[in-house]
Amino acid sequence: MKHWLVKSEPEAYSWATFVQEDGTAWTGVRNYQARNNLNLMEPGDLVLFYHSVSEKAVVGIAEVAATATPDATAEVGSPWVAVALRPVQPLPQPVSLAQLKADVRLSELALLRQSRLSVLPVRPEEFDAVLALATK
DNA sequence: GCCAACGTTGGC
DNA sequence: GCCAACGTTGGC
Repeated sequence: MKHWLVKSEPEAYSWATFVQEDGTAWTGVRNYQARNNLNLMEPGDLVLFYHSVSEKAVVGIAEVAATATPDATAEVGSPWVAVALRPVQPLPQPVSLAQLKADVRLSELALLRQSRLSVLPVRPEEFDAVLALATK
């Protein structure tokens, strides 16, 4: 099983909406590196849900419900894909960007190294470290 | 509001 | 193929 992190501006699509809808197709990704990551996702992979811009915190855990399929919001024949995500559980406490940056276990976190990428891989030990911060 | 990082576009 | 111009993202 692999681990990932996806970003969303809460004003555009929030964790609360995601839970309310009991999951969604993760559409709208228009970056090749992010798309490549989407293509690597498999059902059961766990995904950290990060609120960018206004909140800057990991707020929940999602899981991949279905592998990548053509993004219905993109032109037919385009290279863009979407995966189905569904909520697993909110974090007991959000983990802020500042907390992530302050933790030595997360010094290699892709989110911190490539802040603009919206779909990022997370190492298992990094995933665990984030969960530990969420329950501290 | 500003700016750094970075991707894309288009002229040459 | 290079690079300047430009647009977008996201942190501060």
